[in-house]
Amino acid sequence: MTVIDTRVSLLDELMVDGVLSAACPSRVVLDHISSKWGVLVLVALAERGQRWGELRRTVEGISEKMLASTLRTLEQDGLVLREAQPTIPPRVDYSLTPLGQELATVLLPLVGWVARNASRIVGD
Amino acid sequence: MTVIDTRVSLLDELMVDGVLSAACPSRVVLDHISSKWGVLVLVALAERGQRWGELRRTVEGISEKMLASTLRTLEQDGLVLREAQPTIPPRVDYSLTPLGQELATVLLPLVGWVARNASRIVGD
DNA sequence: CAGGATCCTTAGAGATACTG
DNA sequence: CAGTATCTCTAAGGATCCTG
Repeated sequence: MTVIDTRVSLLDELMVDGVLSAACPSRVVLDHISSKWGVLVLVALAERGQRWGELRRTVEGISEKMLASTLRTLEQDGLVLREAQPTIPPRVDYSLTPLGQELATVLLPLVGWVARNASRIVGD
Repeated sequence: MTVIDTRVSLLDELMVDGVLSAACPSRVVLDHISSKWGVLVLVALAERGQRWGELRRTVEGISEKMLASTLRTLEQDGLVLREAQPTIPPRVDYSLTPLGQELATVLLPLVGWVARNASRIVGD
């Protein structure tokens, strides 16, 4: 049985160190995901694809403006798929792209941990 | 062989859905972690405990003010441990608490994924 | 060395009203 | 229904100087 240093190997294997350099492009993406609403929208869509109005209700407290801009940047990042039906009234469905689902795989454990430990942290 | 819906079960098991309600305390923690510098400081400390000056250099681009306030909120959240030696000149060491290391366990995979896919996303 | 205290600037974010 | 267009404003963030 081989025991290795968990912390160091994690960083090495995950090649995380580059993030700390100012030029790393991941900083941009990190900002998008953590733009206050980014995580929540991704989590909502990870549960199931939804229409605009549904999302607005699912992600409590988000304004129309923020939902719009959040969805736009996530779509540009290739994480969210936007499908508009040219009907009247219009119907637009949002869902995660394969890339977005990949992200959800590592994002959900984080959000889950936070949700479970939030009360402990914030000390209600 | 039993096949289950990965997405739904993930959400259920992780009890992530509560995050979407406006009153959920996890939103506060989520904000702290994703406060532009929060993730980076946590990643830096996940690699190894560091002194103030080291952190300042490790997390490229962070200002003194932001490093100070980020460390303060993370300390209040119980994620970061601050150890000050009463020497002259002063020496202060920062490291992750057990809780912070737990968080790192789920945070590093996310950051790692983003780092590896950032160029694909941002489309350099 | 490790911060506090200040001042200043913007982008993020809210509210409201309007439209194809 | 699914947004866009404005307007406004706070608070995150940056730069600089100061100190035990």
